[in-house]
Amino acid sequence: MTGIRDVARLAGVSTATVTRALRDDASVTAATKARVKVAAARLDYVPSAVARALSQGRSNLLGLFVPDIVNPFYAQVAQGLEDRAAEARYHCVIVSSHLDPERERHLVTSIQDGTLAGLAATTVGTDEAFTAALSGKRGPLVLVDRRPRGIKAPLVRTNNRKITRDAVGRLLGLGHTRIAMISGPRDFDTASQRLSGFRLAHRDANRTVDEDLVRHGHLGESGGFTAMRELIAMPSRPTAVFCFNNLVTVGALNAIREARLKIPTDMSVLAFDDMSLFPLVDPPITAIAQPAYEMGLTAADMLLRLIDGETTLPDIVLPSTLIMRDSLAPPGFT
Amino acid sequence: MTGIRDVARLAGVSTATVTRALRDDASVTAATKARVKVAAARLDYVPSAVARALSQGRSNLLGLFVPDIVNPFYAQVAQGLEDRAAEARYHCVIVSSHLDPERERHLVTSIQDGTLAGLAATTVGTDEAFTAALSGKRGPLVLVDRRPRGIKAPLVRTNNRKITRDAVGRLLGLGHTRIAMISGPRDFDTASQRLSGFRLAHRDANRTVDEDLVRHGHLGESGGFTAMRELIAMPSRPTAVFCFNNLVTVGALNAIREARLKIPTDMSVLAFDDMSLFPLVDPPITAIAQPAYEMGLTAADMLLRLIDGETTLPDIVLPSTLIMRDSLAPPGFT
DNA sequence: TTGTAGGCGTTATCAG
DNA sequence: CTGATAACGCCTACAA
Repeated sequence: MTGIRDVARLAGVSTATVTRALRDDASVTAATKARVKVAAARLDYVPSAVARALSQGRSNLLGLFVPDIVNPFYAQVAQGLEDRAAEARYHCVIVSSHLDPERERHLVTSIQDGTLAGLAATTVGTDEAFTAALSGKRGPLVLVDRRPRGIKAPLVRTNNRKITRDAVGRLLGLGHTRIAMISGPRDFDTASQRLSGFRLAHRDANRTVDEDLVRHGHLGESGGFTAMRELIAMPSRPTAVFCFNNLVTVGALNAIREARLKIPTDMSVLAFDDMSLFPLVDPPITAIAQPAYEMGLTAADMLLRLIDGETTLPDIVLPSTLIMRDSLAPPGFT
Repeated sequence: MTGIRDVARLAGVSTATVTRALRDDASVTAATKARVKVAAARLDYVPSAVARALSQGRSNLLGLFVPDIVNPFYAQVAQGLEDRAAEARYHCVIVSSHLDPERERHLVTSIQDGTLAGLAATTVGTDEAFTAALSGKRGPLVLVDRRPRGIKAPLVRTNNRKITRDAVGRLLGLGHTRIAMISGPRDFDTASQRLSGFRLAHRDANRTVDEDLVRHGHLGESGGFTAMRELIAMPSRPTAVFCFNNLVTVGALNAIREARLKIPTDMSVLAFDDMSLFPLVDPPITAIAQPAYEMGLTAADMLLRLIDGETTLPDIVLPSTLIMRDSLAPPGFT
């Protein structure tokens, strides 16, 4: 490896001058600056990021922790984070845990071992050990989408409650009286916020929520599938369903298809989270679209500011939007 | 930050012994080992990965370079790479370039500046400067999916030609005589391999391909959309279309929908790359599924071996499979 | 404006 | 089996 000393020698200056020249420090003659740069170029010199990080006590790596990078929601968050990070010349270390506690632990060490300058995280919120470690330890931390119990850190999220209230309101307005909700784990604040919106919408319409119709703790395609199956099997089954997130929706759609029910005739479907293929599904799915990419952008911004020394940042709430397609109709509509 | 010296002091040993003890080196008494570990635990000591990397001349970071992490194909590759990397206690730096040359350049420096122990890359293959830089520079490199012209490095890819030949053969067997192909850029070897399979299938069936029906250089949803639009507008339009990849397929589907054509009655659709929602599209889309996750796993394996000192690795070809759904039918079938 | 020298936290070599 | 000590490559006071 060609190092700074080689450049210094070739340019006939000291190593100190080399760093300064390469940083375009004002206190260096244009002449020497040029000489150094030529030398560096001739030698194909690239400063060691590792040595620099050690010397400065700060790396140029941002961490992003997500449950599943294959989930398009998180992929978009990642892209947003990375785009903004790249502008600031940071790289991103992405850890997609698959909910594996071992992986989460590995990550925690990383944030402590100086690899990362900061971390943006969406934790599953269930692994106490992980969150404890996270909260106890050092380094800028930003939360994305939800805040695990007991973690103090700025959060970027969306207006879960309000958008849900509006969207479910539409369903009620269509005349549905038996609306199911396939909700996530009770300890996800996103789940409780969306559930709260669900209840508020009912209250707005002077209706009461049938608690048998709200299913808790479902996650992923399989969660959505089994929950929907149960819902379909109910003696008096719901005429509409509101799904907690994108994967749950996919699972529910599969269950509906399996039961040969027609959407929206037999079952209206409202999804939280949009997907690029929803417009092509039979029928096109009405969905609440979260600004996932912007969430990533924002998380990076916050992280950068934290790294920059700002000490307290407010939570940021980004607006989701309801995208009307064809999966909502009055109950029994043909 | 609590460092190794603190631990050494507390345990009453030297820093050398601390490293050894923490590594469970055989040459350390069980007793002192225990003492050191207790001390380390008490102080919440976490070795600096940066310092270690500098000292050892090797980081624990793998790089993954992809055009677009939001594309589920690449997301799956990333997940595979990361899963395998995690087993070996490596983290992954993911760069999703969005085809931005500036970003690509940034990445190239990273691989030169010691941040990364190795790099797995799917380059767009069009930016000469980037590939040149890549090939010239140091460090283990593995190619994923395709090989840009002139880059010497082991590659993990799929059996593009054969699977395409088989799948298009089905279309021919159904009786189609005017099959279109929306292909990618001519300089993608994946495009030429799939195109070659397309031609072979025709030869197998003693048919000749109508060159007007093969559209080159299309990428992404917009590429698929415009290509499909043109195809539909042809005086004697095709009765089937084979799409180069997942995004192109989505674009094509949108164009078909826009033209109010029925699949498969008016147009059979064969997709390269499967998507999780294809089963739910109207109608469910028949697709060639690439083992994207396994490609990531394999890429990580290769990288790890390269890092481990192995010098030459053979290319690896993984098999794709055709997943029959309902988007293929005889021409004009009702 | 430029050079000297010490330090960043580990690991590894070489004695003891 | 354990301890000093010299790298690793860069940055940054401080001095000139």
